Amino acid sequence: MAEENNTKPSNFIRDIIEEDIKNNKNDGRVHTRFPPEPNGYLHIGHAKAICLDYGLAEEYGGKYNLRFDDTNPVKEETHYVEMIKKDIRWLGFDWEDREFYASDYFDQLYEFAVRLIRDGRAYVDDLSAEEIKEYRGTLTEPGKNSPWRDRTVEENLDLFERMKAGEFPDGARVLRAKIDMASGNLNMRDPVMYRILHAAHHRTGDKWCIYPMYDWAHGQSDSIEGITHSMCDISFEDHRPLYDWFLDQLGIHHPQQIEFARLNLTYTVLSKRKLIQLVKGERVSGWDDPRMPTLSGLRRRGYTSEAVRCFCDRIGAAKRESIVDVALLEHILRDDLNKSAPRVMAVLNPLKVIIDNYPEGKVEELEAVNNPEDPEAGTRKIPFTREIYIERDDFLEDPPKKFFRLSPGREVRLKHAYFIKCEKVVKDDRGEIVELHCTYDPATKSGEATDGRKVKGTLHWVSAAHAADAVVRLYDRLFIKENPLEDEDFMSNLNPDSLEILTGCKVEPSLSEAPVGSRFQFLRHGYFCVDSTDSKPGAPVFNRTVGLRDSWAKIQQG
RNA sequence: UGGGCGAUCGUCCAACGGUAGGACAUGCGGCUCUGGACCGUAGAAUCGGGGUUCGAAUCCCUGUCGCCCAGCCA
Repeated sequence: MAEENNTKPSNFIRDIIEEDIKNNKNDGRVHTRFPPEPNGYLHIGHAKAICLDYGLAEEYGGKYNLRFDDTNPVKEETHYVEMIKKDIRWLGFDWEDREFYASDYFDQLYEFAVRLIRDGRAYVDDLSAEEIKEYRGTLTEPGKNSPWRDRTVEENLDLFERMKAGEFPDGARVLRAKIDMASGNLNMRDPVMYRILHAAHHRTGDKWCIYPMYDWAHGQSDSIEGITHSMCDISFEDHRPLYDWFLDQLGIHHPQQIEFARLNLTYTVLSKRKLIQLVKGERVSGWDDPRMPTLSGLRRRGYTSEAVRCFCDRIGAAKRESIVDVALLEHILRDDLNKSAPRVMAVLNPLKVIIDNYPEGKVEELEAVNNPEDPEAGTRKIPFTREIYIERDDFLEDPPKKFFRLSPGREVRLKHAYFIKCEKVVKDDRGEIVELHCTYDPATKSGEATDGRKVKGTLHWVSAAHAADAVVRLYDRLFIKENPLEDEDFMSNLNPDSLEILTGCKVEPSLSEAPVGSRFQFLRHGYFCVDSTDSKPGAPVFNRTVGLRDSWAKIQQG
């Protein structure tokens, strides 16, 4: 698609991989993984991670795995794994048969833990959660050793076994790594490896009542799968010493963890915790609300996966925190849609126009180009009659300077049809314009005047008798501030006008049966797609994906 | 006197001791049967201070600013 010259910018991760290949590290293999927790939907920030994980593997002829990080049964659901898989497939990635779950490794992880206990590197702690917190110390003061830290290997083995057997209630004991309670890195102050959780797991059912913590599960899972480069976001940077420690203690294959900055986008929030608040608080219609930055939301909004991927390539990868201008995403989207979306005419806010000198009852089938950017797209016929609808905004009784559209006495072109001139304005009792009377020039058929005279404006229109009714939903940014998080209560920055629903819109007749998900450019408006859940044949619902660039709007503002 | 990370146009990313470059955004012009697309053009940056070097965004020292970490979440 759009990708200008398909030379992706270099980045520090690519540098590391190339260096590793050069040094024949891991026998020159590149094997990555994307490790989502099935506790929510994927958003465009995840797309960045996926494109990095999977894109880099593809680029260097390697493999990539999908691994669900399902170590916390109380938050995770099968529904989320299905949706996550759907979204990744939509992006166009195929993990083949390498679909794994951290829970696949629970037995192995348990074995590893026993090994660490035997080596005197892990112990069962009876301290309560609150006590562990107290013993941990603070950011500036060292922690204290737990009184249970020096239990014998035998006692630890026995207790750990009984933890697994379900002898103790939730929270009674944990297994901790024995590292250094005085470390400046809090992650190294004897981190918890296992906690007791008598909860059913979406895959392992009731088999386990102890569950591994992220730090304990993640690196070992990477190792088991033979991962070479394990990318994650920078918040895990100070977990890397622990990641390395576990692997070194065990003496098993040691992948390299590499951290990059997560994506931030202007006028939106990208954190599962915040997004779930929007969903649960019913500020949006669901995870796939077209205003959501989730992949399912973007898809329903009409985004193409190509545009999302191209965006991820274009923003690059670095370690510094940043906020990408959503205008870049929209630019890439338009660029893609401009080449592929068929043009059609849709009148969102109709104003009736009667062409007085056009024969009553006559119907002309005019030829219209489907996509000027794509000759292959061909042409179609559209009906023209005496009564048509134009956009209310395209008429002004008292036009300002630079207004090129219709006004009394002025002539404009009807796209693909004739020049018309406004002769009379009809108003109701309240002074509201109800209809316009115009005349047309038969010598301007298909939009060109034989005498060479020019018009400044070209309007879109639909034949009143033939038009189909449609509902059109105009979406705008979800938040009013570039950075909605700059205020304590980000919800207060929600854009009250993020959705405007228009009914009684008039569209070309063929659009009435347009298939769900199909995308169009509504001439002079923007790109729209048929909504996947609310649209019905004969009663179409269109979502505005993104508007056209609007220089007229800029002139008006300035 | 806890630990870690980061700082380049308004924004995002490059430049790996050798002319600071691209994209988005913005301004101006052109073209146009979409006030779209397209074409052209302009302005716009190396956090501060020292040092090394023929030469520093890059190496060294120092300062400043920003972010992350005290879940039995990931």
